[in-house]
Amino acid sequence: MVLVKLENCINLNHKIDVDMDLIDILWRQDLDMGVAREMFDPNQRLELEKEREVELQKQQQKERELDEETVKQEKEEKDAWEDLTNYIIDGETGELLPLPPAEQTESSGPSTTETQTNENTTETPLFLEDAMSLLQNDGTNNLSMNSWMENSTIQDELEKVILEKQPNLSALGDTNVSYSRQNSLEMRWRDVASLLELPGLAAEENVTQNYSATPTTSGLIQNTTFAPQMSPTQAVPSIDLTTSTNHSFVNESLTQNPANTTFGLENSDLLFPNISATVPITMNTSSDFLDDLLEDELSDMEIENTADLPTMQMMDDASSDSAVSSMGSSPYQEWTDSSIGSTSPFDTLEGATGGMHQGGATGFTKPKFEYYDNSCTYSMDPGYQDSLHTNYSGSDNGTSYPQFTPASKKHIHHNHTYPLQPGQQPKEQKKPDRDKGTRTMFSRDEKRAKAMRIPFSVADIVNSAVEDFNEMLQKYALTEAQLQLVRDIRRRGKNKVAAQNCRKRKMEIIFTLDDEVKAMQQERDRLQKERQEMEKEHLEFKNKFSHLYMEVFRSLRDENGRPYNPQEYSLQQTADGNVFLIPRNSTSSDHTEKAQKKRKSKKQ
DNA sequence: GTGGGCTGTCATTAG
DNA sequence: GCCTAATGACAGCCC
Repeated sequence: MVLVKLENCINLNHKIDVDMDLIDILWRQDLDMGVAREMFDPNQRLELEKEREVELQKQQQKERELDEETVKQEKEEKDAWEDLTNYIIDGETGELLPLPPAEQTESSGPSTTETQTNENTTETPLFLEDAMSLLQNDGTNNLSMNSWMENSTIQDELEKVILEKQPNLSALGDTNVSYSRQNSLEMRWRDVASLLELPGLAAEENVTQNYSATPTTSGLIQNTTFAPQMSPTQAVPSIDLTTSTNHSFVNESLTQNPANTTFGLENSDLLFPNISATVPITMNTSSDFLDDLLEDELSDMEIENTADLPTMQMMDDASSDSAVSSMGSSPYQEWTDSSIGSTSPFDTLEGATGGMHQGGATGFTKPKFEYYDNSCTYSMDPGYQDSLHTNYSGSDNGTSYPQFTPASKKHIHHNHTYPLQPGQQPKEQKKPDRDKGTRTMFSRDEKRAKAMRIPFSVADIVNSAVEDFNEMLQKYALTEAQLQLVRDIRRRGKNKVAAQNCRKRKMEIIFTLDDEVKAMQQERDRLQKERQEMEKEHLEFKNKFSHLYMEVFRSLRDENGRPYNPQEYSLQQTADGNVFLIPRNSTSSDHTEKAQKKRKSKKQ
């Protein structure tokens, strides 16, 4: 019995060896075996399983750490809310002012300002979670967004969050940042939402975390509308992007819901998950430019080195079926979102002009401060930045380059008008009838240049001299893709002008030939008329000659004094001018011989 | 739906 | 060898 088992075991090992030989043969022939080759080897399979087990344990450990950090951060936020009670709202400016020490002791009491507007303000501090619960319970009362937002306590809490999240902004408060009550409520929404922006967040990064303040992650942030760009200098160092629960939530939401092109406050349930049911405020921020890029342009854009620019990722995303949706996590989305308030970064442009469009159909106003995408890490030299402020303002509206210095973050109403040839009118002005409708204000190359963040205008690229063009390329550290695009733009632009000139010349040639044809036709008519006149004159001379002939013939008499019969004789003139009377039955040769005889006889 | 005009783009060639 | 102009051919858009 034992021998049989041993034999079976030996046979089994032998069979395994044979199978491994076959697998090796198949593997060498690069045949698809369905699974990795190692899976057929029991020893290697065990090792793989062990490795996976270790990785799983590491992952679980990491998740636990993240959860702990989440809880810790929530606790800190809660403490921050509690500190809110130490502030009062300035009735005139709406700014947060610290409570006097005497009042701080009874901070649980509502301020005089807030009691007028906030009925929910009680003797206890109103935490965000409390507000959530109130709003949840108040669903039957049809609490509107506006009335809710007029809850000054909540607003103040939001402001506090903003100030805590972005302490750097407080330093700019004297210039750009002013969280005053004069700011629109929508702006505050955007400010809060901007804190949740996760620039450059990778899709695979920390998506498993839970946000305790939000009951469910199904409350989706279906857009990144509230994610204005942030400059590297304005990056928020206090926010750990890799551990921020908000960010993970955003990331998760974006990952789960990529297919959204509309932006709505209902999505703001990131913070207030139950408001969306009663406040379906929708912000239509569909971008014409974006649509054009996605639907018409990006599909055929041949851009390499997608890792060079965030736009590259956008284009790759756009090339897929979920082009629009995938932008949710794309830095390009942030770029587009910076134009919130207007339907498009470019739809308010005059021709090729740019300019901040403050406030839009949604009634949103642009914050006094601007964020810049700190995920955009371009390696531009300083001259690049300088150029952005000086010469090459063809950047675009709202598409501020990430290397702007803080001083440039003020509102700069750029003149983005592309240089035109002297006397040249913008194309759209030349033929407005053709451009009305769906035709966009930007050419494809202009869109491409903006998408690739080329620091030159298309006109500069096309119309510059070779030396200037090469100098431009050398002056700015452009990526290979940008260089290729710039060269293509120049080539196409040159060829476009050449084609226009060629057609113009062709038309001129056609017109010239047409004129020549008409002139020749006129000459032909003139010659025909002249010929007719000549023929007429010839006929007249012929008649005159005939008349003279008859007169001369009638005057001739023979030897007997009788006139010659015209039927028998005719007058002929020789080359020397002599006239002879010749009988009609005689030939010309006879006449010549007779004339010669007469001459001889006369000489003799 | 179809044809013509206009325009942009590409490929090619010549200077 | 590179750049540019010129030009034929083609495609897309609009009327």
